[in-house]
Amino acid sequence: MQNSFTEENYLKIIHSLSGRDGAEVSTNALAEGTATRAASVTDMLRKLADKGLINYKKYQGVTLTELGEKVAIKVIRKHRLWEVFLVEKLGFGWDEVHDIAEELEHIPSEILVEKLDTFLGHPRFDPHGDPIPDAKGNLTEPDYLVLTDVQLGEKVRMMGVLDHAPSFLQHLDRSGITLGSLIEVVEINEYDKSASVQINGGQTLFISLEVSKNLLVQRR
Amino acid sequence: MQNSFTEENYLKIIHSLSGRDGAEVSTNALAEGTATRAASVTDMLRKLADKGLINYKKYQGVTLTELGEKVAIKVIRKHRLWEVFLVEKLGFGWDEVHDIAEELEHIPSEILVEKLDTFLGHPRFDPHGDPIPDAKGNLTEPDYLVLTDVQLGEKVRMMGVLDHAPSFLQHLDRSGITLGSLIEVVEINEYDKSASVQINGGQTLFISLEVSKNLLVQRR
DNA sequence: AATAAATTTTAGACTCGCCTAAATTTTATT
DNA sequence: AATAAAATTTAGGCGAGTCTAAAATTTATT
Ligand SMILES: [Mn+2]
Ligand SMILES: [Mn+2]
Ligand SMILES: [Mn+2]
Ligand SMILES: [Mn+2]
Repeated sequence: MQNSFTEENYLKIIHSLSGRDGAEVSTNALAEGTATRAASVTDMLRKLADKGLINYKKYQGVTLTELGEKVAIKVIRKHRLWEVFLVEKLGFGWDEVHDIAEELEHIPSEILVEKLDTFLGHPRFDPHGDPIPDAKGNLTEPDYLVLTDVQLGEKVRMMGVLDHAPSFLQHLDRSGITLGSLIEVVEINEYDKSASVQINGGQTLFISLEVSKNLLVQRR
Repeated sequence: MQNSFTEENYLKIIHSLSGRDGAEVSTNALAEGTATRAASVTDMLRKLADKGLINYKKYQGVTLTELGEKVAIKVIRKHRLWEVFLVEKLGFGWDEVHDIAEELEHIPSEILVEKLDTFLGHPRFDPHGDPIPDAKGNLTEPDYLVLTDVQLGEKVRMMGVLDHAPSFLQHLDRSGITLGSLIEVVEINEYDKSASVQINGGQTLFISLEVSKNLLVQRR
């Protein structure tokens, strides 16, 4: 039995909202994430539960079953591989690929995914720094920290983003911050938690808390 | 207003059944082509007519409007470009790509198509020899002939296939006939119209009428 | 603990694409 | 021209996925 686009999208969102600890996801959170009404979410949850893809008890929120997790990770793998394709091969910007990948991720065909993966050289990360699950379904989230957790004077490397919105990514582009950039925190303003950072040992840049909260970085 | 997968598939099939002369297509032919019932076709025809994509008068059959033709050709362009991608870049066989392209052809995004086209080097023909419409929507069908129309002793070049079924394409693979092969008709059996042909000046091959009817070739 | 607020589910309805069975229209045959 | 056959449309219905409004349940506040 095949899963529909809609079902796959639900599974992906449950996975993402559930976090690494597999916490329960609320109906309202899903309504928000799928841009539908809570009543529609409830309908879909009953269906996903019937298919054995989620654990669902009324009013209790949901978690993915083993099967649901497997399906979700497959979709995520496809999404991120297609994003790599779009950026690396077709020359799209990292701010342009999300919506297109949102469609491509639902193309069935295991062979297609594996051939694409090979064609791309088995990339480990997508253009936003997100890890790509391997063919067996293993997904290991590297434990990056958010830039707000970095102390004054520390040097870190930019590894990913939490916000994938084009506007945010374009803002980073204009600021000259890309994946791999070296970031040194040279000043933190106590009042609004804004900061000054030096990028790649060169230009110094002013960064708002909003931006800091969405930058994933790695120490050393 | 966007067109659904289903609507796009109908337009594509109408285009194909309508032929180069834009002849009327019957409800039953469409039921056959879409693997649905005639009643369902009628429903869809009313919708496509309301959207201005087809000319439809009850009991009279349908033709594409200018707009419908434009949309159909866009889908065909995408289908064929994706097929080129699958064969040229991912290493699929020409017998494996149709169903996947049938899905990929519905991914929206004009930019995607154009970037894909550029990436592929603006191919003129797909892996089955079918012409790829250009970005402006011009589609020129080369006038090939079917192998059954070739006289004894003539040498022709294999340019395409009418049947796209994997089983037929695999049969050609086993026979050593590919796009561009030189075919010389060395014998025609009057009784069943089967033929013997010489491929690329080498191996001589026995070919049934069924095969001949599905091979597109070009003189000289 | 009682009440208010927030969350979630149920009830009933809608569109889309499809179905079967019956009615209508066109085309072919006598 | 009448009748039979084939093609097409209409009528009525179904599942998927969505909606609004109302009811039920859980959580927060008094
Ligand atoms: Mn999606
Ligand atoms: Mn991404
Ligand atoms: Mn299709
Ligand atoms: Mn083709």
